[in-house]
Amino acid sequence: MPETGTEAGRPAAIDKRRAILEAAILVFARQGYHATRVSDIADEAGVAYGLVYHYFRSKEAVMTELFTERWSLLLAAGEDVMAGEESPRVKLSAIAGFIIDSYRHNPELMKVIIIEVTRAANSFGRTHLPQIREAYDQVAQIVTQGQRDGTFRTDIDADFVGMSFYGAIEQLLSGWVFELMPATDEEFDGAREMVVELICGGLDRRD
Amino acid sequence: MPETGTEAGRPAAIDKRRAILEAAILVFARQGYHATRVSDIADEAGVAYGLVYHYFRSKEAVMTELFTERWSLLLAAGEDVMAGEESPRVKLSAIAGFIIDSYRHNPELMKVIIIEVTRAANSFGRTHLPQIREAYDQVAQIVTQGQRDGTFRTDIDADFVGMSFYGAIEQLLSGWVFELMPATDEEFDGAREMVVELICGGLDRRD
Amino acid sequence: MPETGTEAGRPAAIDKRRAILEAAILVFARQGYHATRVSDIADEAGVAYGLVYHYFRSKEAVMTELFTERWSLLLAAGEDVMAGEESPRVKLSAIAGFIIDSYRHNPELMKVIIIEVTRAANSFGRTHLPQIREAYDQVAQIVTQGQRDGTFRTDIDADFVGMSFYGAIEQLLSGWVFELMPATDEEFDGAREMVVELICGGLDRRD
Amino acid sequence: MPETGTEAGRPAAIDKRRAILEAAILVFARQGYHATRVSDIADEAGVAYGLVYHYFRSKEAVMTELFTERWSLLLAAGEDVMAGEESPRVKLSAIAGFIIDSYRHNPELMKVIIIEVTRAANSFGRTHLPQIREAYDQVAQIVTQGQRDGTFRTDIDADFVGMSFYGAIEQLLSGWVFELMPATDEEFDGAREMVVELICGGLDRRD
DNA sequence: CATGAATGAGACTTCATTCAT
DNA sequence: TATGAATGAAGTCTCATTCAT
Repeated sequence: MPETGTEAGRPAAIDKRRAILEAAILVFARQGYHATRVSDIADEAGVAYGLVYHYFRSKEAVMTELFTERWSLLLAAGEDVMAGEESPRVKLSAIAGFIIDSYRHNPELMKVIIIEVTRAANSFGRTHLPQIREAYDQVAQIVTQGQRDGTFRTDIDADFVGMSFYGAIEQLLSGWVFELMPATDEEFDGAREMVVELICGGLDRRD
Repeated sequence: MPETGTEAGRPAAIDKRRAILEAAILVFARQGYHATRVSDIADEAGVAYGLVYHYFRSKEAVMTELFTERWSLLLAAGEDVMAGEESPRVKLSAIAGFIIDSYRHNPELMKVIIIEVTRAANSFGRTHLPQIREAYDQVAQIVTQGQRDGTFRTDIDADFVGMSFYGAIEQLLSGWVFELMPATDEEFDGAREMVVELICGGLDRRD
Repeated sequence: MPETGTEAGRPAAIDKRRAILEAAILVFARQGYHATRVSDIADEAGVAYGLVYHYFRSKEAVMTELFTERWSLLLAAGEDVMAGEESPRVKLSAIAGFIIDSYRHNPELMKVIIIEVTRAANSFGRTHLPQIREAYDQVAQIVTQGQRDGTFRTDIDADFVGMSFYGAIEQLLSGWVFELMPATDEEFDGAREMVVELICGGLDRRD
Repeated sequence: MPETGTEAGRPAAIDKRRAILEAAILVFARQGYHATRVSDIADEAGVAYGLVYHYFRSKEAVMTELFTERWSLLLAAGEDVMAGEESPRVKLSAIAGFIIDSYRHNPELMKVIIIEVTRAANSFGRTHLPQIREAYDQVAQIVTQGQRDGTFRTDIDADFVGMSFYGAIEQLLSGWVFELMPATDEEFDGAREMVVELICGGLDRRD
């Protein structure tokens, strides 16, 4: 996966930068941001200490890069979903699915993003609040659309739903991360269903 | 030299200990746990540096005390609710109400507990996970009860609902804390309604 | 000399602070400011590393304290001289004498002040320029006075003389410091004479 | 890719080396030696980082080159002056004039030499002390000559005059550098006069 | 109980220098 | 000659905790 970068003239330098980012994912996921020293990242990446600072202004910049890179994918996916023709419920399902798939494919990275950024409201969460809110807003807009076309009830605030939707999903990922819940493929699929079913259908039985 | 505080039999010592805890709430809320130094707490409390260590083993112990004290109230309230005869929906509403009221009455303390403990899954959240889960479980049990008595649908996992319920509420408090949403009395009341309405009723329109 | 500070209730703390300053004089004089590490100061003072930061904000603050403490004495002495009734020449002699005596009594400290501050125009010299100029101005004022009362010629700028006067003396101290010239008692006395004789009398022979 | 600079037989290499030196003058003058990084020099010169090390052993070597190049001119000029037939006073005036003209024509370079070398007695000043003293000695020798031929009084040490002479001039340049005094053409000319007038004529009025 | 001086490990960041290409 | 990625030693400052009084 990490391209060696020697064929086609891609300089090795790119690889080292990438290696540092990949290493950072692992150690941040393992120890948490605060508990990881820059030397841990360098060691994990197999590069010299100073090289981290050659590519990144600071330890925080490494984290920011990790978050921004991934979060922009998530926002882009959200944009795609919003632009589609599906029903609001399917759209919400797609968004939940994208996040869950992100976790499925790179659990360490998503762990870092959720635990160290999204839910760390006093450190990175504060810094990246605008980007984070953007994701909530996408959900809120989908809800608003559903309210307009008569699919959804209008007595529940769309912004509130956006936050709750993400609150539920973050909690879900946290559960997997800390092994409160099994993280199997069936679980992943079932979880997406349940998120949407709960938010849209509600708990109340309908007969 | 300082006020002896001995009337009514409450020795000054107790007051100092309490003063330290109250001060800790303020500075933790203001700066976050990591960014507050022990001296900040002492300064805020108006006591000598070393006195913090007279009453508490460590900075972490101060936080733990704060969390445990409050969280046990919350769990106790949950127990009371569970033991009652009301419908599951009313029970959920009571729990949401208790948390929101806690925030209303002492927003700094709740900020600390939610932001620095409950959602800080890599530090205090990890340490206090069992207690935190207990709260989720209370909700899950109420849901299970509702499923048994036919009020709630059975195709949504009760544990999942417990987590989502708290995920939504934590998100709500975060919104107030970071002023993404207004924190007025009407807002507080409306919020409790909405949490329950969303979780129980769901978004889908029913005609 | 360093009072033990146990009798008469002087707290030991003062001693430690003083010990750090005295140690700083020695190591700054020995190695120069840039080459001394904070740990060198602590070691020389026989105190723990962190204590330096307990009493001083930074390494720079230690130097600033050293300079300010001494320089204010020098300025005060200058004020005294200026307020006197002696002839301008005697006043200049008194100022030169005070500086030279300062060196005689504490050569390390004066070395630090002259070499690391006064002549380090790009670092401390810049920071303390106002105070340094104040000393130049005292000389200039004495010269101005001499010009007014007819003792001194008026075609040489008084400010220029102030700078040159200090330029000569700094050079003198540098010579002693770096052992370009012997630093004996006779030398000290002779030097004061010569500074004044050169500045006032000039090189030209008068018959 | 960059200009090859080969017309007139001057290879590009020489130009790059020169460019580095010129760039070093600018950044040393701007930031001071300690505060300039090698990369600053390379950036200012528009060359690659490593090229500095291709031409110079170290950052210090760049400074040394700058100093030596210029100082040897100054010493050579001094030799010329000493070999002449003019009166000692005219000779001193010529030396002062040469230094002041050096500043007039390349203030940045002279700033670096005076501030970072000549007056930096603990770093470069120490290293280049022999060369610096040579300049002092030239003045001392002129004074000695004047004492022998009866022009100058003999009760003032010639070495002392050499140091004072340079002390005054360095102070003068520092004043211009740090804008304590105006640096205009009239000022430059007047300054030369005053230096000589003060050193030779002295302050005392002669009627 | 109360004070605050004293300790020292720890981590980030800088940057001169080297080296492979 | 030219490039800039790579190296790693070094040093400042922070701050939780201890301790003597």
